[in-house]
Amino acid sequence: MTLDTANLLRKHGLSITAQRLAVLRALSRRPHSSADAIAEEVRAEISVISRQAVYNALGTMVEKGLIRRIQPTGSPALYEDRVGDNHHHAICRTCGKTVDVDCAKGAAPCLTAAADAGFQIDAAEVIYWGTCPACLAETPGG
Amino acid sequence: MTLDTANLLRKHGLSITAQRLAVLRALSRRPHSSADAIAEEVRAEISVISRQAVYNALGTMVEKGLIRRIQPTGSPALYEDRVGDNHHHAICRTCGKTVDVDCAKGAAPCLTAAADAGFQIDAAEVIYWGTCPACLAETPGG
DNA sequence: TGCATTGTGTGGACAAATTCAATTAATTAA
DNA sequence: TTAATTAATTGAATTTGTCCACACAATGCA
Repeated sequence: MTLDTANLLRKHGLSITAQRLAVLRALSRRPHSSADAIAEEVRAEISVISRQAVYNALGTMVEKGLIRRIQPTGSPALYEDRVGDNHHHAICRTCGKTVDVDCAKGAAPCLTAAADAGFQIDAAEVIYWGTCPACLAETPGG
Repeated sequence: MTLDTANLLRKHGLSITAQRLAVLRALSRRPHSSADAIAEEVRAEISVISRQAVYNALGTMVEKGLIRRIQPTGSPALYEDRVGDNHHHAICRTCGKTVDVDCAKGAAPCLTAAADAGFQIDAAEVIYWGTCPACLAETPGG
């Protein structure tokens, strides 16, 4: 597995560092994590990493397309290592839990309308807001 | 027009203040503005407003449904006064220009998939990322 | 219109998230 | 192994947004 992540970095022309590998592994263990959460997760594995190194690694890897960043309203940015498929996210307003939502259609919806505005669209970002099953269960009458 | 905005506030049980009126007007002149941009726009009209008053007014009005907040990745929150219709946004990666995109369908897409995860969805937020016509024109081969 | 109540604005401090800059350390290529 | 490149560390600055306490303005009622 370590080889996989290392190769992943190499394939994108990034040099291989303990920090980047650890960030990738942390992300794979806990997708939808904030930079801060990743820093903690990484520290559990390799003891120390600077905050800057985390932002650095995340930023570079987002740029190279290894990982993806999502930014829900009122929350720090979240990162995930699942890329390349057109999936979206559902976030619970109560507990903040974030889950992947597969998009049934390959093509994004309403794309025609966007095209009408003359935009050349390369990605559609969809966030569904609601209440997760667990929080629904705790809400009387929910 | 001042009457309109005043009535809008009154209708939602908010008291009418110069700051709120100015924020509403600023928003109507420049939709998709950040809190900071709105503060500047307001200052051009009524000279002074505190940052807090801007956030206050925006927060209250979002809560009451008079305006809407959108939070694109890597940008401060943007506000707009167009509410009640299920429209989305396209943002230019190059210049940051944000335009409204009407949604052809009343129901949000992929909702079934989200429902499968057991979530009770109350809103879908869609952002299309791409290149606007102006930036397309400036990009050779674009 | 005048007064009391309630709500809002102001200004400054504060906090979180992220970025910048300079130095040091690690990685890569020769 | 060594030089050159690239990344990590440290610490401070910036950006974005919030909290607090006091002054002020808006609203409702007489």
